[in-house]
Amino acid sequence: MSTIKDIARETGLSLATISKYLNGGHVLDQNRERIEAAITKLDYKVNYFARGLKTNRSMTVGVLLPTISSPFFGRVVAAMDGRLRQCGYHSIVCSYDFDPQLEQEQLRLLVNINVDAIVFVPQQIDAATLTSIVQNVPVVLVDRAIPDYRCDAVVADSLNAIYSAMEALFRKQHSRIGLIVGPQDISTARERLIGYRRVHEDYHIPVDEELIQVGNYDLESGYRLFNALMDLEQPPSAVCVTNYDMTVGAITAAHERGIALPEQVDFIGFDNIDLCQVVTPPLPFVEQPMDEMGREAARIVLQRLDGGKEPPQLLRLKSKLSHV
Amino acid sequence: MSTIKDIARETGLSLATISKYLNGGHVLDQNRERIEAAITKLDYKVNYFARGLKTNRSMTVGVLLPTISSPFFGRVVAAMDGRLRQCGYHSIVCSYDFDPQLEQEQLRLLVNINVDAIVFVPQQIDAATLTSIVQNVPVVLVDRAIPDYRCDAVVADSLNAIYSAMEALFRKQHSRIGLIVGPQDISTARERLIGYRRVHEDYHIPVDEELIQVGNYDLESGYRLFNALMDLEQPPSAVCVTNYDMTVGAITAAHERGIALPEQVDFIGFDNIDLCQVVTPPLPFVEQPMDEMGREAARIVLQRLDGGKEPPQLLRLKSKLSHV
DNA sequence: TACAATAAGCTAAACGTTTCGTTCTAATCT
DNA sequence: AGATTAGAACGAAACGTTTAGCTTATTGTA
Repeated sequence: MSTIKDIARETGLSLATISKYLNGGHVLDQNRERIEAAITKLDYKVNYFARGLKTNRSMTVGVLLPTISSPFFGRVVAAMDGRLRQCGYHSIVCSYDFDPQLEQEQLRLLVNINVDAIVFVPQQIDAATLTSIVQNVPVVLVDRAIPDYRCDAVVADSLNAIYSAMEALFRKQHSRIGLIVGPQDISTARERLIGYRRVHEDYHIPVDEELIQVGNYDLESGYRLFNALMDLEQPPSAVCVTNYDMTVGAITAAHERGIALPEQVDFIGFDNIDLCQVVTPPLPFVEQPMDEMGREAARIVLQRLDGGKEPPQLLRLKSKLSHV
Repeated sequence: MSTIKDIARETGLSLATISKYLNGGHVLDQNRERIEAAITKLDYKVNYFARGLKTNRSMTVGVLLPTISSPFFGRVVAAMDGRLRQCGYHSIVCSYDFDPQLEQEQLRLLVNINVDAIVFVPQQIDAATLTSIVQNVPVVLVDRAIPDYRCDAVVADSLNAIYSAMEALFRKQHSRIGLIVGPQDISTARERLIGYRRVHEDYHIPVDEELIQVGNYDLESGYRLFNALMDLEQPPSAVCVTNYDMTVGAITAAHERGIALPEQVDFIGFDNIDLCQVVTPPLPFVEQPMDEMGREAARIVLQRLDGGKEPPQLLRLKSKLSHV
């Protein structure tokens, strides 16, 4: 591997000049050409470690997800990465596969490899542990908040999303609406349930607790809980499902029982654009603003990396209901 | 941030001794205690850049995927990461979102940040470009090979997987079997089609080209192509789908048409364990050895990182048919 | 013409580790 | 007791950059 010294020798210039060139500084045209020639000739690449050692920057943003196999997070990360890339940053992703132990370990890893900032979808970690691990690395939470932890966060407004979805169903004269919701230790899943209760209150419609089914956000629970709803003595006339995988499970269950969606049982899915659009007729679904979440996360990261000292902001982005 | 020098000062020992301790060397018990005390007191962390600069190692393996939202790759990566972690390595993931431009860029990124090895699921890149980018960083291909590129690779034996699946259907007296296969620029998708043709040859059953439907590996194409098959003048009596998302699409399409799987149309899915197991009755599916692929990829990576100079190995792992 | 201001390049120190070769200490052997 | 040796710690150089401070050359201005 050739170094900056080799380039200096080859061109007859000093280290400082080469370095200046590499970092976008101005050098004489004639020297610039010589440097560029030498770089290609010697196949020079700047040494990431040496540069990082001097500058204390890696130009890298670490992303930590509960799982790497989620279309939802995948889309958010893609949007974020695109934006960061424009500004010379790169993102690298880790996941903890829903393991609370690994959640902390991976966070430590990211800090250890000196990412300049962390974008994090938390699950179990508490405020104190997180603080002690990340020290002064900027953290932006995505999709979920952590109780009692003040920091930048970009989430979708789950409460209002469910609220509007339910309103749409109320307007169609449904009053028994099943809800398949996520684990209640996840902030946004809690909010979705709150939205469900609140809209009932506001419309003076009593909540039947049987209609609230709490799942694990996976396909199987969507399937199982849809069936559970239909097996009630008084099944709901409409069902609302609150994430991607559970939507697949619920639709499958409905199909299998020969229930026509939305004619026989009205239906609102979540996030699963592909499936909801592909079925006939297309089903309405709540679409969280994945791209916007990614872009906003990137914006906040860049702002922090730029030394921004504003107080932490909690960004609550609007979801939209595809159609009704 | 405190450095090794601060620890030296605090303990009265030399830099060399602290470094020795940090790297697992033997120091007097009494000194060990002093060092450990100082480390916690000063909250010392070794500087990743400085260490990397000296050692030329990052203890990090880069993973590059076509997309970050795939349950299949997610599982492979999880298995791999687990194994690498045991040996002190960590994996970081990037994706190129099916963009050939980004595929190269991300590869360069991984090389630039000095990952010790790269695990790569390629799509468009050609042998020459890849070689020129990765130089002497060990590369292990996963799930797919690259034409004319000799290097370590771990793939599932797609040809035989389809072969056995088809055999099972032949044995049940099906002779018109629809195939929904992936893009033919992906090596393993090609192999799946070859397997389909070969088993027909071997069983002396003519191939009706209409029954071969080429999709994009996404949900929509599974849905659309299943419908296309059913809309044929002579629809197949069985259908075989060859990846996760297309399996969802195909099952949905069948359900919608009121086709009972597998009674009315026999069916074999692919990879989608969740969905195929959840439907009633459970559907057979080809299960690629995701965990094994991950573990084997890790094993080869570790072997290379250990200086192994064996010729490149192409590992072809057996898939299994869940049941028939 | 003299002098300030600007531009370009240079020298050298620093970033925080690891490691080679050496010295010191104490234990073991004859 | 003296020679040998192993173990532990040490000193100093090196890894490949960036950058502050300085020198020199060039341009513009009074």
